[in-house]
Amino acid sequence: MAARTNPIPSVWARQQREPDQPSLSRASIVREAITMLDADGTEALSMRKLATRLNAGATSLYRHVATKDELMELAVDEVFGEMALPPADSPDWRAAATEAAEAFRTTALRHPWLSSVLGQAGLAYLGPNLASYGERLTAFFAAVGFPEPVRAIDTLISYVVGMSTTEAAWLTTVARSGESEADFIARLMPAAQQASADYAHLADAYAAAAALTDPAEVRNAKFAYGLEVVLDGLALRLPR
Amino acid sequence: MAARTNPIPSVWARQQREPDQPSLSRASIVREAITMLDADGTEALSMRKLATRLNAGATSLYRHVATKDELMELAVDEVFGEMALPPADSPDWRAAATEAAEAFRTTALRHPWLSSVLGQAGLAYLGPNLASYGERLTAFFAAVGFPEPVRAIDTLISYVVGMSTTEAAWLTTVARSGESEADFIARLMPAAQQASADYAHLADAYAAAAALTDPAEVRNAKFAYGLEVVLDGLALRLPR
DNA sequence: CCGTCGATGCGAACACTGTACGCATGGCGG
DNA sequence: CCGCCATGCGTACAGTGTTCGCATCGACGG
Repeated sequence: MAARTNPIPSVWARQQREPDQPSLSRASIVREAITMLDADGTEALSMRKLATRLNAGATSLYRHVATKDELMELAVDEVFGEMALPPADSPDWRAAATEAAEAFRTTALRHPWLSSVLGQAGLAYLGPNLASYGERLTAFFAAVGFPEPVRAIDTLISYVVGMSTTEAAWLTTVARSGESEADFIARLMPAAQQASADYAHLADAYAAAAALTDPAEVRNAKFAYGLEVVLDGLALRLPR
Repeated sequence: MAARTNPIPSVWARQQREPDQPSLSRASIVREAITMLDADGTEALSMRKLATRLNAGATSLYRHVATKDELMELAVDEVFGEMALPPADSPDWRAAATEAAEAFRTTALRHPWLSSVLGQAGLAYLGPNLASYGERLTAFFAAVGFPEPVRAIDTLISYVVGMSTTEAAWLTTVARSGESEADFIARLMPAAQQASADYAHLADAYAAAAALTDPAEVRNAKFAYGLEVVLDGLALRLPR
């Protein structure tokens, strides 16, 4: 197709309406912000860097987004759109609830900045995805037969948020070190054992942890254990 | 005592070794940082403002603290020193655990920045207070008879952290509005109800929430409910 | 008593941040 | 064809964390 390499100014050379990005839009901004956040964390996202990624001037973003905080809220809501939820009429409610909890966890770990943003902004202003998420979750717990579905949800979500938050923070620290999780643990071990030298139970716990091999598996098991605990407690609230 | 108001340069005027602050020290820096954080939140704390509060130059702080992140870690550990824990030989383990959970919650709400910092930094490097806290907690759960005390702790703490995080974030948003919690809710209600217009269960939930009067009491009850759930689940893991 | 040394404080500077303002531009409705 | 309005953006400002090199000062050894 290309016969010449020299750019000859002509009507043909001037590409007609083929912008590098389909211009700027709130959706594209949020999308790119999320990929940047996923890659390098909260503090690596600046309006200027985001803008250059979008082939735009720094302040152009403010035509579509009022403020950086608002952008964060939009990103959070966007991520809530990713979280799968079981249908309200699932036959096995425990399996379904487990699925929902695990889906939350995996998205929270895929976007490790989520937890810290939640801790700062909270969920006061609910965007469309968050609203839909809450609705479906409530419908599910109500259908299961919980007399106080909202209470049950708050309990379960609190557990999942708490566990995912610490886990995400941990994984972030690991990622910043540039090492693999196992290597990082190995390097951390001496310090931890020395710090817990005077504490019998802690030392035991660290010794036991040192024996384990696959850290990811350990985290999975920890999450599963707590989840079972919470579900057991909830099951007692089911009528009959 | 004061006979003259004019400052006459003399040996007597020159106060001998009476510094406005007992010079600068890591402890005093951390302490002042915490009060600033408590008062105005994470983003209101800057090294310069902190320094002026201590009658010091901005960069003097770096003689005692390597970096702002390290300062944050120190602040977190300091706060963990505030959290009360029941003795390991408490007769009623549920009452004791409830006490511990509530102590955590109240400190987390007294320092609303704690949760968001935990979400960013995690608890990788454990300071002395955190280590002691972990030790005593483990000792307690082991004494109660849990076969896997660390697992039990992780579950309970995850729930408490999750609930406190959302609660702290909410209270922060309320505080930023300058209104009372009840007023803020009242002003938020129309938006929330409109946002949940298409969602039957959510609308119900908001309607029910609107009927309640004392928001703090509602939060207390919510926390207590989930805590009972978790403790019920844990009780099933106790032998016999 | 003097000299030196280490610890401590700090002013200036750098690279960045979020954001307000005002001007250019260009496509569209009248 | 005119005018308008939405969109983009260059500049600027106040502030941030942190580095560097210099000043100061108390303690201590000779």
